[in-house]
Amino acid sequence: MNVGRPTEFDRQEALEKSMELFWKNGYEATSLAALIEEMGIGRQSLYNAFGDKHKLFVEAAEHYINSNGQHLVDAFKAPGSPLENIRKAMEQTVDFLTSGECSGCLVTNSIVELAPHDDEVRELVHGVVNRVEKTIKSTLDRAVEEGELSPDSDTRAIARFLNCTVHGLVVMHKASASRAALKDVVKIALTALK
Amino acid sequence: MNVGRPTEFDRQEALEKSMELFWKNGYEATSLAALIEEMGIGRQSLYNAFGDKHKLFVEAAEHYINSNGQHLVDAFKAPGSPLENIRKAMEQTVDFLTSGECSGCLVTNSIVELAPHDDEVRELVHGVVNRVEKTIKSTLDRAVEEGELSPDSDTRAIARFLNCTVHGLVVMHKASASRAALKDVVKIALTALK
DNA sequence: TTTTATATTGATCATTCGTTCCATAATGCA
DNA sequence: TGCATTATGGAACGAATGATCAATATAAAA
Repeated sequence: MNVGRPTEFDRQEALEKSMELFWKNGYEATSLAALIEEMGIGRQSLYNAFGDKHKLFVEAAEHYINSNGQHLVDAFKAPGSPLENIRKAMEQTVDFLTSGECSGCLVTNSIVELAPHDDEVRELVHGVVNRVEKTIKSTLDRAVEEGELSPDSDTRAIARFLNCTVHGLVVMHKASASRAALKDVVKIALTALK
Repeated sequence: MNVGRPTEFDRQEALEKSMELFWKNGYEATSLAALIEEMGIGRQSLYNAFGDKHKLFVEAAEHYINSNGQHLVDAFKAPGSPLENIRKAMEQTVDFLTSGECSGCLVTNSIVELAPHDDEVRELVHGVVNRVEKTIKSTLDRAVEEGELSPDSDTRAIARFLNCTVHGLVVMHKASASRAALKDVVKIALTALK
C-alpha cells in the first residue's frame, strides 16, 4: 500500500482555495490558470487529484455545503426556543453576508449560474434547498409543539418562505444593498412568524 | 443624410434575440458565435451596430428592464387598492417565472453573475433595485394614506422585504422549486402586510 | 538494488474566445 | 456617371481556454 511518490500539497487546503475562488468569481469566470495559482499546485497535480474543472467545482461546492451550509442548519437546529433560533439564524445570515470577503453564497450563485443547464449541479443544489427547507420546517413544527406558534400554522409554507428570504438576502447584498437594508428585510420577515 | 448601404436587419429584433440568449444562459456562457447565430446577423454587423459583447449585453439588459421590468413596476403602480396591487404583483411574478421559457430574471442573474466585478452592470442593476424599492414604498405609503395599512408601518422596510422576496422567488424557481412552493412563499410574504 | 507506482514539471495540444482586417456590395449625393 | 459612405461576408488574428503528453523525481515494495 501507499506506493508511489507522496503528494506534496495538502489536498483539503487546495480544495478550500478552489472553493473560495469559485465562490468569489463563479464557475465560468474562474480559469484553470487562476485555480492553479491560488491553489498553489501544478496543473497536472490538479488533474490527478480532482479529475477536471467540473469535478473540482462539484467537490468544492460539496465542501462549501458541508462547512458554511452546515452552520445555517445548526443555527436552526440548536436547542432552546425554536423561534429564537430562527431569529438568530436569519441575523447570522446577514452577518455572514456583510462580514466575509467572499461575496454572497456559493449555493445561491450556483443555482443562478449553473442549475438551469448543469444537471449534476442542479441535483446538488436542489438537494440542499430541500434539506434546508425540511430543517426549517422541523424547527417550526417544534415551535408549534411548544406553543410558540399557532397550531394551524402552515409550517411547510413558512419554511419555504424563510428559505426564499435567505436567498433573496444574498441577491440583495450582491446588488450593493446596505446592512441596514438586509436587517430591515429580516425584521419584516420575522413578523410572518405569528 | 442617410448615406451609405442601408442596414438589412431589424436592430430591435436582433437586440431582443440577444436579450433572450443572455437571459437564458448568462453573460459568460453566451458566446459570440451563439449570438450571431440566434440574432441572425453577421459578425461584423453585430460589432457595427452594438460595439462589442459587453456593450451589447448592457443594451440588452436595459431593454429587459424597460420591457419586462416595467410590467412589475406597472403592477405596483396600478390604480385601485394598493394592497391588492401588491398581491397581484407578487402573483404575477410567480406566473412570469413559471410560464415563460426563459429561466428566471435577467436582472437577478446579472446581480449574481456580474455585479461583484463589473462596475457598469453593478450600477445598472443597483439602480433598478433602488427604483423598484421606491416604487413599492410609494405603493405602501398610499396604502397607509388610504387606511389599508397601519400608520406606524415601516414602509421602507416592507418595501425592501418585498423586493427581496421577488429575488428569492427567482432563485427558488431556478433551483427547481415547484409552482406550489412559490405560491406558498407569496402567501406567507403577504401576511407581513398587516 | 531493482521494480513498480504515483507526483511533479513543463511543453504542448486542439478549440474556442472576442475581435479586427479587408474586399465587396449597396445606397445617397454631386 | 463617379464619389463618398455605410453594411455585409469571410478570412484571419492573437490570446486564452481546458486538457493531455512525455520526461523526471520520489516514494514503497519485491
